Amino acid sequence: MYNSKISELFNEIADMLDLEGDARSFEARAYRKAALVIGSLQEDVGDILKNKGIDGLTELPGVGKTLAERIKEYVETGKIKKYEDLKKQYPIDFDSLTKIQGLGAKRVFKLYKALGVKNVDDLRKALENHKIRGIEGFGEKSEEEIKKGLDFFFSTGGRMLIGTALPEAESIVRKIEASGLAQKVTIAGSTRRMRETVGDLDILIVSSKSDKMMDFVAGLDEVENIVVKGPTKTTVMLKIGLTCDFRVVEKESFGSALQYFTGNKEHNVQLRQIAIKQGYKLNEYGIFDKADRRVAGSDEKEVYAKLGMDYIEPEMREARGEIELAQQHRLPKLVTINDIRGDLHVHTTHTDGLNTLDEMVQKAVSLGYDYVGISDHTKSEYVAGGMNDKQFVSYFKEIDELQKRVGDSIKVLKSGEIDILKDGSLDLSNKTLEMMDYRLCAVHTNINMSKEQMTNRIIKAFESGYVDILAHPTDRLINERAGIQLDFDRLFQSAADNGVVLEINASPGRLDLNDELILKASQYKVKFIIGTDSHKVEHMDFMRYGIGMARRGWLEKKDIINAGDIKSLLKALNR
DNA sequence: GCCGTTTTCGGCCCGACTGTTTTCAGTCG
Repeated sequence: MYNSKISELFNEIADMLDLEGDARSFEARAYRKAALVIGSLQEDVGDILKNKGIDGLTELPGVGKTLAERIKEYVETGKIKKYEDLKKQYPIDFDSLTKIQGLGAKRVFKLYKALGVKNVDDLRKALENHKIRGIEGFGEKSEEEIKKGLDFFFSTGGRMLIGTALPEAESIVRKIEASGLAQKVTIAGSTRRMRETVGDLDILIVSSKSDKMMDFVAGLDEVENIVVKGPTKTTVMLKIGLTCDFRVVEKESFGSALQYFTGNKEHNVQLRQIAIKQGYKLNEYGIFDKADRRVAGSDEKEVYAKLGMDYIEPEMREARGEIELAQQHRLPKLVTINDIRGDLHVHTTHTDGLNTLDEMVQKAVSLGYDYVGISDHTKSEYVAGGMNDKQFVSYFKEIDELQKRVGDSIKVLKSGEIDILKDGSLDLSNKTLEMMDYRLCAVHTNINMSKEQMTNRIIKAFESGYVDILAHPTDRLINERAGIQLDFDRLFQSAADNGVVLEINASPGRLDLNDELILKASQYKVKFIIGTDSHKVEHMDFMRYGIGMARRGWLEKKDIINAGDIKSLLKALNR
């Protein structure tokens, strides 16, 4: 697992190169770009190196011969000489210090030269003694700003789940709409792209009363304090511990501004480069020709069209090849939430759910679903009240009775979330498994096995012929647990060979598989389901997060079996 | 240091806001 460390080292190298003068700023940029690419890569660079050698590394965008060598050097020796050399000259913890709002490499270096600040502890002491305000280029305000940044640095734990961020953003949008000050309001940024976690919120507003609008957002109940406030841009810290940027633009610029603030950054950089090649300038105000006339801008689709490409859905804008596909008019037609016909991962009070079978089924009816699959835990999950074979039999009887009561309004499918045990066997008898409409299986225990053992364990279960769906394949919990070790190539190949469908678990804390693994699994021609893993009725609304992940993984309706009617669903499950 | 629909050399995205400036550097996204 080298990605995060190498990304960190490359960023620090970039920080130090920035201090070497303008001549090296492009070199610094190259390191930063590579750091970004490597940092957001699912596959480990160590594995890439092992499997494909140095050529596998240079295939990564932004990684050329030199940086590939540096990665190899780190994987093999645990060190990068260039980094060590620079570090002798700049013995400073840039990684932490530059994370503090308002501090970049240059100001950090000034603090080091003037006060010997090497890390956040030194910085805190310097702040306590009010030493910062005297340094050239720093004043009282800077000192306060840095203090606030430092407090925030110690108080937050990184990025927030989309499941928390999106509802917050939607609530703010509703308030702005109700204010009557805005003609248009929309969510942009990584929230619009449905990333699994977001670092801040971006809200774009069209308003003819820009000043009043900025006052309004600065005064929202959700706001803890104001970070910056100008006539068109305001940044606030929200009480939930997330910063939020508000931008006001003219309606002529709405499309290009939405495009720009949706990102991601690399996608935008590529778009601007394409604009330049075509003789245009692209910024958040529009596309401008040589005579500085706006040729597009009010509509986002128009911006893409003007650059000679099809409209790219926000979830795909990650600079993963979508721009090339858009230019060739070969983009996939992404699945939408309206395509979903049922939910196959639902718990009830029979195990650790908080709502009854009836209540969960009624919720499915209210969502307009054609079918719902009930999948409570098996006995190995004793903390969740998992059931044994006998209990499952009476559970199925209850489902039959319920089906009679609800009639044709919905089809209720019998299943279970069956533990794949340590030895690869399943937690129920074959007889019980055969009574199910489909079998949703998952790893919950002994999660610390080696990559090879864990992969063998799951493949053995696949080969039993009783696994229809592998639920939350990596068993990760975002921001809490990394997940089990797996050889994904072998796993996905085996899923394809054995007709096992992979779950995209829509629970916001899981989102498993995530976008990168979906893209990887797709290469093996596997099918997917999106399941909410609901433990109460409200959880069934999590489907949209799973849809977000599926769309980020470029999936179409045909790839997702619960986007099909009951007939095609059962056909896909019964091999 | 990367990269190629003008290229193996010579470019490299672009603008808002702030503080401390006296015209701009630094930071951020």
